[in-house]
Amino acid sequence: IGGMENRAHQILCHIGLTGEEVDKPHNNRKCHNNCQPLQDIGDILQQIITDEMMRPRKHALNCHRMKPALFTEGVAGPEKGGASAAVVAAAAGGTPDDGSLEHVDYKEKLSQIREIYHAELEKYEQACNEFTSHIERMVSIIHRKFRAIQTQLKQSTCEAVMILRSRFLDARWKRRNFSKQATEILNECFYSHLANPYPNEEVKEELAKKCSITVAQIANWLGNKRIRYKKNIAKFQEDASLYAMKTATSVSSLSSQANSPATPNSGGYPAICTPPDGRL
DNA sequence: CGAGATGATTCCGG
DNA sequence: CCGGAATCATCTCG
Repeated sequence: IGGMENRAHQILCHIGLTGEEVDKPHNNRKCHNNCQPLQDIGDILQQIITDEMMRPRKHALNCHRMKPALFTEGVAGPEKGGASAAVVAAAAGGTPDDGSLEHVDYKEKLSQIREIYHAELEKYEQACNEFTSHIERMVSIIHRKFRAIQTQLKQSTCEAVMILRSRFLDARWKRRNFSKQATEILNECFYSHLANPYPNEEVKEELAKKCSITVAQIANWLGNKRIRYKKNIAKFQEDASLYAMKTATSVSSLSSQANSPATPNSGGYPAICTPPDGRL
């Protein structure tokens, strides 16, 4: 990656994106050492063209009508013959058929320039490829990182929601005592059937409706009541007598009211008054 | 605040 | 699956 970054830096140096001043040659020297091969191309080319006679003609060459053609195909074109050679020859100030192409020194320098051009072009292309692939890799790394962060975020959010939900769904965490009325009904029911405090499903449903709680809660209450009563009968003796009396009065009032044939066993326990397994 | 009361859950045996 | 027993977590009351 380090080498890659250097290469990338090199490119950026050359195209002036590093923030450093790269316009002037002497400023280029301040650039990273790796920039040298690219910066010095002008110097190299200048060294090749040492002929003092060429210097005064540089301006004329730059303004030459054939320069665009030379720029597009002259340098990169084939070594010999064809239109390109003719263009180069024209640009050099000669005519296509005046025999100047035979000049050995010219041909040598031209091929030198072309070699350098191609070498530099290749370097640029390679550096460009390395740079873009480096960027692509960086982007994919960033994408991966972001995906990982997203996944982690999702997971932690899900966990938080699950915890919240379980806490709210678990009745233990928001336990409320039943209303006085509900407790009253349940106690009456329990103590009036102390001999067999095991109501069937139908009765449980009715109790649940009366107490505005669920059948499961009725079952919980009865289960808790049975075990706690059994554990300390003495403690509940007062309640037992109290509710027994209440029930007796209500039953007596009921029986004195009318001997209605409807639901003779309503609200009570099954006729069989023995515990399910005889354990009580 | 702490002890006891209370509703819910869990584990286990039948 | 139901109920007993133990236990948990919260509520209530002094």
